[in-house]
Amino acid sequence: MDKRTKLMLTAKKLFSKHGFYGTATARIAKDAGVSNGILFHYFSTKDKLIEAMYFDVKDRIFHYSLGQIYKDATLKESFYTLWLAAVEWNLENPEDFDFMLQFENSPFYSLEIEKSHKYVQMTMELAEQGIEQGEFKFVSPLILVQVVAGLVDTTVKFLRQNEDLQQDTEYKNKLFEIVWDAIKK
Amino acid sequence: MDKRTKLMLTAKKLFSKHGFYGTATARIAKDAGVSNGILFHYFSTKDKLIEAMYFDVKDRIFHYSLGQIYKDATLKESFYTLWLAAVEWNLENPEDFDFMLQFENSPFYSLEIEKSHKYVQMTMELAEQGIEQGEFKFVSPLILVQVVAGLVDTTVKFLRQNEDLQQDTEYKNKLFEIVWDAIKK
DNA sequence: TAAAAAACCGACTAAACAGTCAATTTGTGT
DNA sequence: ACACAAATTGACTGTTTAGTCGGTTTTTTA
Repeated sequence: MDKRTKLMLTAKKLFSKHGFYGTATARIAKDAGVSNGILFHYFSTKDKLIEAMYFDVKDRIFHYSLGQIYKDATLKESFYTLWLAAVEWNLENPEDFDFMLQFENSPFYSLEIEKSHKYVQMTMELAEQGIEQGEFKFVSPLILVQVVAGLVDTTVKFLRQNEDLQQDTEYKNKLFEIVWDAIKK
Repeated sequence: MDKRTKLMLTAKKLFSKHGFYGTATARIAKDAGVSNGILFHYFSTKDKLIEAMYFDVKDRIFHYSLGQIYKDATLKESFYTLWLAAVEWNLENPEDFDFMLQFENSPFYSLEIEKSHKYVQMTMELAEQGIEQGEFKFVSPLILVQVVAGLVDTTVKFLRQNEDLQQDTEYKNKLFEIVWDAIKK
């Protein structure tokens, strides 16, 4: 594995456990088994490393989710697929999840960054569709997207505390009803 | 104002803008106009200061919300009142809101801390009531509480980006429908 | 195969950091 | 007026920090 990737993997592990500033760059390099200098060769500052990691995670979850949806799905099916994909991906990648939670609730984060990503753009389009078709509540499409994203986080946090429910498809369907009822007219 | 309070107010301002570790204790003391040593007289460590601030905010929002609810309210009215109180309080106290977001999504935070507070205990009881009466979805009361709390955050973030909607009672009622539909059976 | 470029090392630095402490002021009860 | 406790100061310390840099190895290219 190339050292850039190794650094990001190690950083993710440490950031999710000790927070951004609780994790020293020297510690990241040491745990990754590379030299101190190479970190700053690939990421000019610590903040740049954090930002790069954010876009990396967003990319990976986006491609995973994209692979799950299928043509000719109804709006509800699409949202179900996307919601479930996000929940399961986050459950399987707890360090990415914790990292993202910290990042998205830190002063680093802004609406500009959020909107810049394809993931949000795609779900925004879906939301607009649903509103036009009269299937969704007549509110800003942005808040519908943010509601779903927020409920993904809530669901993941909850399922992490209740491991026995993670395989319970029926219960997860119930949890999706929360999401669907929230946005549907 | 006593210096302990002044320290917490200044810390809140700095934490919300620069994050926990992006804010030096010396800077807090300096901006508060007190000596460095007095910070550690009142709060033995930086982490203790952060924790004290968390409980302080939770207390204040709890007492504010408590003052808003009234006897003989239906379950829906109670939830509406609590939701609106939380949304408006957070809009009026943006620094508290940003601080809490950071804290609750940091490695400091745990379910134990969350459950320890009266605010969560009270809403848990309301949720249990709603489930027993068959008015809420038949899921864990904890996730209903977490759903509502999560949607408060989502709503506040959204309304901060759309200041013109903050006074629009009709729009806010629409936003509450999202919350209510999410939890009601 | 030589030369240029990119990856890589680790010792180093200057600044920043959380927390300490001996000394001083302020407040309180008698 | 006195004594005692609590509040307050700010200089100080040892450690940790992000980031640099001169030099070395590896890879690419022509």
